[in-house]
Amino acid sequence: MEVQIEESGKNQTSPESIEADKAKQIVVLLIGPPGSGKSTFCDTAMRSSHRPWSRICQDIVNNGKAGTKAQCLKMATDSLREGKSVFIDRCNLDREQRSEFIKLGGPEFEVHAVVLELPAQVCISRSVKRTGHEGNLQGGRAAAVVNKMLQSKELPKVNEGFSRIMFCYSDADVDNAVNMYNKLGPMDTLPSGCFGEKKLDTKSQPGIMKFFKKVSALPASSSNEATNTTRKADEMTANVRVSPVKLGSADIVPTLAFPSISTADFQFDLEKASDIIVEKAEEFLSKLGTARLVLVDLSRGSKILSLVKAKASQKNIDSAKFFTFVGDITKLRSEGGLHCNVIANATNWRLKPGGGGVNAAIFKAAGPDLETATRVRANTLLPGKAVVVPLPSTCPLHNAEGITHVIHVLGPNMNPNRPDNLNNDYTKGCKTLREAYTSLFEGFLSVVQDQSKLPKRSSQTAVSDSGEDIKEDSERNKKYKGSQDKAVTNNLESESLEDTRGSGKKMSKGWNTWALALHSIAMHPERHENVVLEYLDNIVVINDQYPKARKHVLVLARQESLDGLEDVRKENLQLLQEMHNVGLKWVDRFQNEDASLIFRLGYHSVPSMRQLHLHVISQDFNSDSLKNKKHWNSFTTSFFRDSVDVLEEVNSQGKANVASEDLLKGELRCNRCRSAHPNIPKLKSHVRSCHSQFPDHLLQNNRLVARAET
DNA sequence: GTTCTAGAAC
DNA sequence: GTTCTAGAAC
Repeated sequence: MEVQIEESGKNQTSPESIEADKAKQIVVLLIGPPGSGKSTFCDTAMRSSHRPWSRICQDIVNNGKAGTKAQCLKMATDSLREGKSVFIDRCNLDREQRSEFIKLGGPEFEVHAVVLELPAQVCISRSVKRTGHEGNLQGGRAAAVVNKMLQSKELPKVNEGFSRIMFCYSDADVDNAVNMYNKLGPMDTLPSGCFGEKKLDTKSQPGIMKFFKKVSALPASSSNEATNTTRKADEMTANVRVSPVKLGSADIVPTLAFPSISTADFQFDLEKASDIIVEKAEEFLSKLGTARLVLVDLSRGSKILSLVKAKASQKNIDSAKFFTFVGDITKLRSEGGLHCNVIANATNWRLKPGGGGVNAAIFKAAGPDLETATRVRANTLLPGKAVVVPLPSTCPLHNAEGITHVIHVLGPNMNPNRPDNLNNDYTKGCKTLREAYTSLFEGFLSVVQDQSKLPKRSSQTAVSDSGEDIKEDSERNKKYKGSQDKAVTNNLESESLEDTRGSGKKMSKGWNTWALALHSIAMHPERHENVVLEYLDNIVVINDQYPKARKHVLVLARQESLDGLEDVRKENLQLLQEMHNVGLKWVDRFQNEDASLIFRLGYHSVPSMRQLHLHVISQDFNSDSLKNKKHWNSFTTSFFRDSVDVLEEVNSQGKANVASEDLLKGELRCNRCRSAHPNIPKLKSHVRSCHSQFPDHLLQNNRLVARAET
């Protein structure tokens, strides 16, 4: 990046603290015809903002007179160098007009677009009416100009290099967007992605909701069903006014960039490959939370990109979460402005550099570090398999591009001149390619989950080696001191931590570090965007990190000192009811996808993790994470307290009954027919095929939630 | 020899 | 909560 931030001469600060203090600057391209309100947007957003801004307006860039694009670029560069974020106030209606400004982005600067898509009539009439407009576009001529410009308009896409795009279709949307930028402090960032776009796409975009609090101001329970775009815009408006976005500057949307596997040198059929890519991407998006998948190809005219793009849009896949991108996979951030924390490498069976194509490029860009780190994990790879390799912080790809992991993946080979040629056997080929994408996406999922598990450090912590870093963190956590969560939250938390060690009714239970994760998510859902499905004022919904059934989510209470069922009292009744309702809403959502799923909602009598959480779990128990007797018995014996019963008990007797932990050690019985089984594998194999009716007790009182048969 | 569990460590 | 692994069970 050619632009450097100059510090004044008497600079005593260490490199670490420069890094920590430095705000991520933003280049915001306003996109809209004359009269769409770009200048007003900038003025309002900049008014008493805590972030230094510069407005670059082509109408006045030349000493108060209209200037050129080049002058705008120069002024933008200068402002960025001075540490300011910039608004590019010019029409920027087509891709070409925008491209040079997008190139300003890079490791230090991210580029956003705000699209002012107001009705043409509104823009024209504003242009016509106004007097004294800086560009002197007024009077009747304006109508013709605006119309002409709108004809050649091209809406921006993330793959042009924007990290964030926001579409505004109404004054309310504009107010929203203005407000967001106005409230943005020097150290804050806005979530990446595409927001508010009106398209054929009718899928909901749950990712949006969780960035905003105060959802209770909305007709909450139905919010994600049948989401139409007007609705989406309304939600954002309602929310942002109440509470501005505030995210740590370190947050980025976890993103996997991957090349098309097997379609280059391995000569796999493009049609078949594109079907598989889209199928697998769709399958994994639901598991990935807000994380994104990006198919990358070097060439603009790439056939595989256009096939995938067309098929994804046909299937209405959320284009903010899965999209295609033209660029060099080793330079996505520095050259393309797209920050991906994980990249996939279509490798060879030896996991060695060379062979040309993506594999050679990635090994070359990463330097010897990648080979060393790879050797630790594996020496060879079978077709269909993947291996996740963390990149050391010394690696150039980590430094310059922000890539923390490379996932090597080996696809099937259809090229007779390469090893393991499948001889055109596409039955086998497709199977292996599917397997390859599954392994790849699963690898990515594990990275995302791991990263969300690690507590984020406060910005003062300066450690060069990432390995040491983690060690230090866990040491610190062991001693219950210095974790960021505590530093930021109120005293309640540190008090209760102390309390766990002393005497008294609550203090009998000392929580291990691992048991605090839910509490941390409940108190700071915005720090855990990867796992959070939804959050409201007093409730957070997350995917269970180790689901014990096909669908398994947790509804967390966002209240201090409600650690588990034992703490629940009558004053919590309303909260319990809300948790139950939110749980039912998710059941409904899951049953919309698969009507055969049957759910139970309930609490563990004695939870392993701190923070009251309601399990919403499908009764198939079909999951690799269900591994032992405790897992099974905690959901299928009376240790599991149905939410409906808890509600009733709290209401009538002021607290809930809890069962003994001894139940967890009992024999393994089928949850349907109650037959006993000697071990977990045999039990699981029985459960897979048992279709008996559920026990009578569960059929009563809505303990089981099933779709009525039609 | 392999499968599976239980308990320690994290 | 999970992971790891020794040793029991088969």
